Amino acid sequence: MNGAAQGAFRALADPTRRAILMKLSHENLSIGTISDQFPMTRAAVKKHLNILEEGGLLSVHINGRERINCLRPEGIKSAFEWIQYFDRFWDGKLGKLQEVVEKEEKSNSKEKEK
Amino acid sequence: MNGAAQGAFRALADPTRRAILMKLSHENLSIGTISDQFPMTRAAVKKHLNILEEGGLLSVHINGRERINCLRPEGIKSAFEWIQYFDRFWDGKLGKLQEVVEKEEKSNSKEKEK
DNA sequence: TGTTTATATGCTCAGATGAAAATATCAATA
DNA sequence: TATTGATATTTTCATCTGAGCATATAAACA
Repeated sequence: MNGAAQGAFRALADPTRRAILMKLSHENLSIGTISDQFPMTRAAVKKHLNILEEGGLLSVHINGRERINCLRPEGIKSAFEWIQYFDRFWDGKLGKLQEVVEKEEKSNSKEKEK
Repeated sequence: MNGAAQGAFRALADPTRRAILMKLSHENLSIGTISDQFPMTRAAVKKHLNILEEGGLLSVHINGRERINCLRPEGIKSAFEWIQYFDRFWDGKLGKLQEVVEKEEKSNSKEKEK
């Protein structure tokens, strides 16, 4: 669970790759169509697609001489689930973080616990 | 909105940094305490902390000669929200992706629609 | 039919460039 | 002195390009 997320997070770190994922969320595209929309060579785009594929974020469907790149939502979900762990800090469910912080800071000079 | 996510995604790409965030979700820690738990030097941990701070994922609260590193959930949320766009593909809300893919592949040799 | 020839599409490799990760060492601060 | 920050340096990794090669389709010719 944790290991699978690494490939996804690595893939998501690059803005070009995130833009590719956005495009693929609208329609499945060949590498030629994709590379036309980015200011870089096909080879560079291909490397991004490889990293996305290694991360499990897209799959390739071969059709004749065309290779159609398709979004693989499950791969993105693995990163989503990792981040989701922190949603306890957003909705006020466990929003005492700030208090704890400030309490620590002020009481730290008084006493040292544990 | 999109620009802010870059710093967060960059920070989340490294497993050490994600582990640090996990530790900070339990308690606020100084760099000394953190670096004791990782097989690298304090300087290396410090750089990770800097990147986390640049990405807005943690904040530093100075307390005497100690600097307490605190989780900043809002920073993580920016990445979360970007990924959340794709949740339409998980819950079956718009889960026709697979169909479209396969239909494309097979009907591509027959006809070209839109 | 069958076989070239051309074109479109895409992959892979070697290499240049720059960024990131980690270390060792020195400086700053309470 | 103890804790932390900052800098210079090395090593590793990421990104991108250019050139060359491979394959599928389509057209041209026997």
